[in-house]
Amino acid sequence: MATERYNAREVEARWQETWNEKDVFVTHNDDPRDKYYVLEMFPYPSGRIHMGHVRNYAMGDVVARFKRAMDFNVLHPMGWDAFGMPAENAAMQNNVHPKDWTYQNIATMRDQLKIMGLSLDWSREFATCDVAYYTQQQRLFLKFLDAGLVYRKNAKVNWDPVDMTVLANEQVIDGRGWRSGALVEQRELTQWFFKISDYSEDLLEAIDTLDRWPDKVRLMQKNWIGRSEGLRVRFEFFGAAPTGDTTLEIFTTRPDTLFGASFMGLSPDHPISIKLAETNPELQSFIDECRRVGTSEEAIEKAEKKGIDTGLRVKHPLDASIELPVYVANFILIDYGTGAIFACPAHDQRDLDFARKYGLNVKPVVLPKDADPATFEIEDEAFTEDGTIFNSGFMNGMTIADAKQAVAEKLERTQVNGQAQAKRQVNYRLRDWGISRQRYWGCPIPVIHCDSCGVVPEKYENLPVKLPDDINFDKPGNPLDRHPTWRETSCPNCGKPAKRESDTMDTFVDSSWYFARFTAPGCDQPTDPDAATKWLPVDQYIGGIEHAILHLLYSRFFTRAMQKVGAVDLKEPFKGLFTQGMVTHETYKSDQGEWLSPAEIKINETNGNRIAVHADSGLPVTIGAIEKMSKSKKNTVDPTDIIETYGADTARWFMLSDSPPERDVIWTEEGVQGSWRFVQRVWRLVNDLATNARRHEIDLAKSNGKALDLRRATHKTLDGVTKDLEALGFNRAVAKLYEFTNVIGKAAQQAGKDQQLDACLYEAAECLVQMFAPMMPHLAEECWSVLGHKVLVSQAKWPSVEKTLLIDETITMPVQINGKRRGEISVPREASKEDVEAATLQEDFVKRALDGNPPRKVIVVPQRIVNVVA
RNA sequence: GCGGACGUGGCGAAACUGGUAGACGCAAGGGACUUAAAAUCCCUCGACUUCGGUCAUACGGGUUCGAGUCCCGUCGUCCGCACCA
Repeated sequence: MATERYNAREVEARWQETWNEKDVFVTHNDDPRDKYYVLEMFPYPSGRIHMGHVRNYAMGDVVARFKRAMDFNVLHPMGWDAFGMPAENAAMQNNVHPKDWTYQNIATMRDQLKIMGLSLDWSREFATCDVAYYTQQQRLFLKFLDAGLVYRKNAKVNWDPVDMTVLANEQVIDGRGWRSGALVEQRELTQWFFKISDYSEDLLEAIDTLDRWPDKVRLMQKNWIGRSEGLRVRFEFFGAAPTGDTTLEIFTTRPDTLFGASFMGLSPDHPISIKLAETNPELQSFIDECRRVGTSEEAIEKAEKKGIDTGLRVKHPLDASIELPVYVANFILIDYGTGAIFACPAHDQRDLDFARKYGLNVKPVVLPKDADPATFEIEDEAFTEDGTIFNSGFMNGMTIADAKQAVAEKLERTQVNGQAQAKRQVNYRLRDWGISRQRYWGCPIPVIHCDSCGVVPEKYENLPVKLPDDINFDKPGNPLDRHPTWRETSCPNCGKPAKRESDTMDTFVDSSWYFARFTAPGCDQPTDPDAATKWLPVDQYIGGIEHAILHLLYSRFFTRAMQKVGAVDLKEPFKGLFTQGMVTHETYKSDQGEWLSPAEIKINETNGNRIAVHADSGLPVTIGAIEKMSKSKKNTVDPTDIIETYGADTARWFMLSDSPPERDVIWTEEGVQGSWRFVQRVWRLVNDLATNARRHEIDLAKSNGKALDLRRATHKTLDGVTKDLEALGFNRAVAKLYEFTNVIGKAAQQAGKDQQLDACLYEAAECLVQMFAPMMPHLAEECWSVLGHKVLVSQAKWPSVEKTLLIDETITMPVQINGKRRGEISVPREASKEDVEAATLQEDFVKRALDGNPPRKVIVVPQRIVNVVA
């Protein structure tokens, strides 16, 4: 009875239609069952979905379908992170409106997602560029403003003087604008900020409550917030600085190394640096040079350490006879501490590099354990580890921690100009969140600039502040800024003519609350507090590791801010977090050095050597490294092509196989084909059993022999797969299902001969189908129907494990002699340690190893292992 | 530069809290079926070996009856760094 080949395209379309017709995945807020909210990070509508999306959404869909089978009321929505720069770039390059470009991309990508067969509630879909969405975001902004969580201050941006536009850090390449190639300058602009720093301590402390987050993400967030306890110390100038200051205030976390101070460092943006530069052209040009490095911390810290002596001198706070020079240095960040430091080159690498360059003093004050104080010297590497303080007067012999205490106490009591010389301070690396963007395609900031009243929030009843459609990108700069009429409005306060703010919000704002919006997507307020309370927090959030810090931290802040204004009633938005790895692929280069796509090449394998040639020309091709799929390296595979050839189930199955989900996965053609073969094999097997095994009204519990063995395998697999899916161990679940399919395949050779075995085969087949249903839902529906079910497998309850079948009466224990495996014994499961030991010593291979001597020791780990020490 | 992770056969990997290293899949080789091919099915598959074993989880040490797993150090690869999303 030849079963027809499984036709994925036809079958998948048919079941998708059925799900759609029956509204199988539409979720109701009034469903009384326990809720489960699973969410994958929503995509940016870049044009087409890529394999990374397939992997991300396949994982989320497995969770959604699995939890649904566990009888939860599952919320599994989808939307679009639709504002952002690529739409404006497309507008400039292809003369297409950002709005049209975005909505067209959404339409394409929605279709692509739909053919993946994801169990999404599409009725809740929205895009962040929908007026309805950003209206509510503007409302939230105003509420935050009322609550004191928003303010304005000056901040630096990268400025392209040729394109007359603000550049993102990624648009600055080696200090030049990506399009114009012009040297980038820094400009100060007045910008809007969210006061995330109000929550520094809370955001840090609450990390410990996020026990279903990966440890590495929690650690990264802790380091990002960067709490440090230190000392603010005021150093007295000899004379005064040109700003009139008589002291220079610095922040340090290493006051214990104060006796190792060699010089003072000012940020190029420090007020004293700027004042001095007015009369010092050399310093001015140095500051200008620093500003061309860009605003990213990476660029600043990677640059060679450089500086200029200001000529100013300060007194050492612990020894007035020591005079320290004050430098302006390029590695000091204005945003951290006070923008000024004291440098101890012996115990800080940056300070050491600087001191070596300018021939400054290097005096070690922390002595490593076992080092000789008479000969210990610093060479090219600063000593930053633990040790004992020396060369430091009253602190000599102390530990670092004690010295920090001692110096803080002393300086707190010392007076300089009537103030304490130092005070203890907790400092955070976390800075307030600047949200102003000088761009068109974003959520307009709903404020108005009035000549009389200043900056005035727009009235709630006047929302939304809509983006105008009649704009163009034929000139550089922000189209909102130069729109003929859009900025003109009247002051909500005094009614006089006034101008709208033309900055729009950072797109991270859009993605900081979308998860709350999904709980009541049509609400005429940002959230429906009842719905939000019912659904939040998100039980399982899944997305890329690249969002480990910013997006997740901003969302955590936003949730607190929303709680403050009454929009939600919780602090932490994501109870469970999973960060999946990337999809990678080999890269190929022609002999001309051009990147080639996998579709353009052919691979021949001879004697294990893989040789690539150009598919058309036959010219040689170099096989390069395996890298993250990216358009620039052309090593991408289009999910639509794969799905057309093999079907969505095969693509999903392959994305979940092999690699652990948190690790990168390599896309290979052979791997997909392996998945495809499995789909066909399951299809044949299920059809075979549906025809030959038949269901029988028989008590399965009376099974014995082969039938019992099969039942044991069924329930052990069910138990294992259930646990694996619970823990998101998709690759382990897949391996178990392969193994189980092999077991059923063997047992199926006896189908039709024995009713008891047939009944167990039927049970096995049904369990198999249900277990892979979350991963390959279309194939599962088709198989489920072939097995005679009228209800959808998507709506069936997860089968329950018979615990008694998980326990074997006899177990095999490996026997080690001196820690090396030498054989094994079979013992009853409940055998005592003594019985196991006795049985072990009876074995010939043990007797031979002992050579007539008694064992020195026998270690029995029940149900695990026996180790005989000879 | 700072911060974070990862490293096991030809390849992707498995191994629950320290207890049989390599399950499962891919690739490869051999065989069956076929006029042939595809598909399918069966077998082999870490290295060395005097066939007793020996060596193997990036490398070098350590703890332990026992280490892929714990500790110290080294090397390599990848990710994030606040205006990409």
